[in-house]
Amino acid sequence: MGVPRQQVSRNRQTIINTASRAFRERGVEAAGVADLMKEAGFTHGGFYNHFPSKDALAAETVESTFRWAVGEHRKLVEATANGQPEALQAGLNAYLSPEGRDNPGDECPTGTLAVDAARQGGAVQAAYAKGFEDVLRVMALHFDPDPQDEPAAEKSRDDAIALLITLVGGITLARALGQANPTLSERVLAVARKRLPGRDQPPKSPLKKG
Amino acid sequence: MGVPRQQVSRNRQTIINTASRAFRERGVEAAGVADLMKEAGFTHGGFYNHFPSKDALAAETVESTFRWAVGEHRKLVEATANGQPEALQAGLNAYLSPEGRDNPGDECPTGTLAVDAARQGGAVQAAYAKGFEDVLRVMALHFDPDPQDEPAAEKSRDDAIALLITLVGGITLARALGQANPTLSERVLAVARKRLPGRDQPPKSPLKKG
DNA sequence: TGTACATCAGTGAACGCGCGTTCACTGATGTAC
DNA sequence: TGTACATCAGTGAACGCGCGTTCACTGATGTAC
Repeated sequence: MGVPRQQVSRNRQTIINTASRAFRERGVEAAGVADLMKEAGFTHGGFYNHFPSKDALAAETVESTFRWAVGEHRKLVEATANGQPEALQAGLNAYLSPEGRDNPGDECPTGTLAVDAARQGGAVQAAYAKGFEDVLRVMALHFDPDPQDEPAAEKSRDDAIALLITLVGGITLARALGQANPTLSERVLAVARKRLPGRDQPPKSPLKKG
Repeated sequence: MGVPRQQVSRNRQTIINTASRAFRERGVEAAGVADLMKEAGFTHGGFYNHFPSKDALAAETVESTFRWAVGEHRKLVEATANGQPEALQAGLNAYLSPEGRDNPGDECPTGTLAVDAARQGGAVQAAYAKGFEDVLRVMALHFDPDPQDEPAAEKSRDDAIALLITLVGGITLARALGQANPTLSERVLAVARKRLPGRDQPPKSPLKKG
């Protein structure tokens, strides 16, 4: 077989990880199979030993990227609840910063992959929707870690949705303006940071003013 | 020349209008020159009699689409200030509705073209940034039609930015979830509508609860 | 444990296809006299 | 006003190129005995 089983699955994961960055940076369509394989250190013919199609890779990559992101979010939410009250706020501020804006390949896919999900549809959109639900669940825990009834659960969920709307809207606009009007782009980030739902809110929300 | 001058400029505008819809619906990359010309009723060879490149068409189309959108926004803002207090709120609610979500070709380009601006860069991004500034200016008029000093002007501008963040974040996420999780998609729209900046706000903001 | 053989990840060249762009050609229009 | 001619928007075929995908081939690995 030429390549040990263990190495094969490592290589497969390398392709997914490479695609994960490339898709977030350039978009699913703009990142070609040959490019991805080259970046991952292979010739492009071998791609189809691992995946039946580019679409299948895209769907699995979206899944994989959200799995990572949800883990990161969980860490922040748990740290915030357990003695590091600034943890989540700091993470969100970093996301809504020029660094976060200019490094989409390192950041949460909720923003970057939204348009790809909308335009690609099918398995990619399904993976995005599942990932988004997972992100939502984790963020809702932050607003209410133990909702006592259905209305309370819905409220925390809506709070999480509002938070994600602001994050995605802010980062999307900041990236759209990035090169052409850097000043306005940073103003958008500043407004988004300042108006993050959860700020200036009473009891239930442990989010601190930063 | 085969075609009267007047018809030539009409044809040119037809191409731009066709591109405007197609770019908002499918994205700039996904809408090919041959497709556009066919949809506009021409063979694709003639494209280069009107535009030096697809990129030039894209930039001009972004410009043209924002010109239209800014006019629409101005109408709403003026109507709201002059005896139709629900006008803008109704417009925003329509944008953040399933109909608005499913008809990006009819809607404001601030959301649809943001990712194209970010990924295409160059002239397209420049045109987007200019259009965005114009939209911002009109929306700021709504929050404070006649700011008395610089801080007041900045405040109304930031209010407008916050409004656009919510609109773009809401519509982007709703479109990303559209087919895969319609229920969640509509929930996102509902939360965005409910939390639009300007709602539940004191004096300066004429936005009404809807 | 050693040998013979089937497997299949990776290679590198090739496939058809659609992309943005170019080009020779056309003929009604606009212009010059 | 009428005639001769240059212009150039639109046509339709073609260009090179990069895309996703296919394929014959390879050789170390995993398996069967």
